[in-house]
Amino acid sequence: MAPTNTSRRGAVRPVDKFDQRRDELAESALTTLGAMGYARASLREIANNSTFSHGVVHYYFQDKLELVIYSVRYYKARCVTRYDSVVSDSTTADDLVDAFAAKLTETIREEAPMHRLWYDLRTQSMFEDQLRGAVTEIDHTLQDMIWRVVSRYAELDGRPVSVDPVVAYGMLDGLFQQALLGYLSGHPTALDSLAVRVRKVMPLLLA
Amino acid sequence: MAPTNTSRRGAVRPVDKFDQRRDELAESALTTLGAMGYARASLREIANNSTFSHGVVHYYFQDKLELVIYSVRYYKARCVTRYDSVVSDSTTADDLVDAFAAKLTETIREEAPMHRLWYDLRTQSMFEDQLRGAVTEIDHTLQDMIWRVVSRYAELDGRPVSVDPVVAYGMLDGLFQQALLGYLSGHPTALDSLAVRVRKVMPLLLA
DNA sequence: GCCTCGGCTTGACACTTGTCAAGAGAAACC
DNA sequence: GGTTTCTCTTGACAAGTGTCAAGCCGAGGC
Repeated sequence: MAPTNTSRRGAVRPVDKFDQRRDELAESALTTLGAMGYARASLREIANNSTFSHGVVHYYFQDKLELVIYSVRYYKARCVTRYDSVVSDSTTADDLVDAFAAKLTETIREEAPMHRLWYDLRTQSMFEDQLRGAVTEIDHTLQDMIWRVVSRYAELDGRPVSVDPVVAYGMLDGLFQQALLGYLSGHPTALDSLAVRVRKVMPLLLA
Repeated sequence: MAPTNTSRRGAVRPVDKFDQRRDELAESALTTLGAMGYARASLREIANNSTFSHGVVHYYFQDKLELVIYSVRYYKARCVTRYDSVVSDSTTADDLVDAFAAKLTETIREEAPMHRLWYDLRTQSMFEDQLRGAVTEIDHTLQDMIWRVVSRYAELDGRPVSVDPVVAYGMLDGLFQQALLGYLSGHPTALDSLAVRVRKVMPLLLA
């Protein structure tokens, strides 16, 4: 039997061997989910991309959904700090916009599968109630992340922001999604276009 | 055997009995796809929501993908004219924005399942190449639809638009998607918030 | 009446899916 | 050393999938 499930580890053992295995599985799950999408990524395929066999998933997770949610949370937790350096290192408003645009395009180039997985899950949450909680929570942390950038930008520019955090996030997320789709479709200028558009749009957010 | 497939109807019969059945099936498919999403909507379930049996799908369509693409095209073809009255009937810039915002919220209220299906397919096209062609094409017609609204808005206001069609569509689509998710999550103020936000954002698009 | 043929249903196929029970192997503990 | 506990593998299950072949049924032509 697995350690009692919701309350982690029932044993005295090295504190988080259990959590460590969960993270290991999450890593493999992310690879597979990012490659195939939520619907097509089977537990067997996920296990194939790990050092374990397919049965082990139910030892560490109650079901597929718990694994998926755990994995995405695991990933997004690392990523909400992605633009912190943009906020802390920029000394002028223009610098900040450039650094922000550069980071946006960089993360598409380097982690496109993870981003499409995120959009996949967010869209699936429109159909499956069970996903909604985790999605909403992650969406908020992303919104906060964007808001830190935008409000720092306003600070450096000396003008107040003219939109609320929701609008700022919604607009930029729309552009990001567009660029991601273009990039995955093999459109070569998608990333450069995104950078240009972000530079164009950011000033519109200030009063 | 079905009439030769890509070139429609091989018989002398009432010209488009064949196409009529395809549309009938598309209608049922849209109901099911909007309720369950692309991945979970099986052909048997789609046929159950129609007057036919599950085998008939392969009589009128080559495979599931062809049915899905046909269905979404069928739906979106009716819907790209949704805002035409906004463009033609508004006499002032403010009127136009109000009418636009009203239509946006109305279509979420009345056709939320269709919209989430669209976002589902667009996201799936990030994973499945076969979907990409149809998605790209529909996306462009939606972009044009939005552009007609925005450029008429600029005309009425007497100021030029300061962003290109892609940016205008990307931004507004981001807000729309956000509102749709909020609405489906049961957040009661999602639609009113969208209207407020659209009224706030539209002026930002003008120079 | 008989035959043909388009339209549709039925039933089956091969396969994949999430899930779980049974048990092997090793480590931990007395 | 023996026993218990943890970790993991194997193999099976029932359910569901897209697909398609075989055949039923009724209308039209002769």
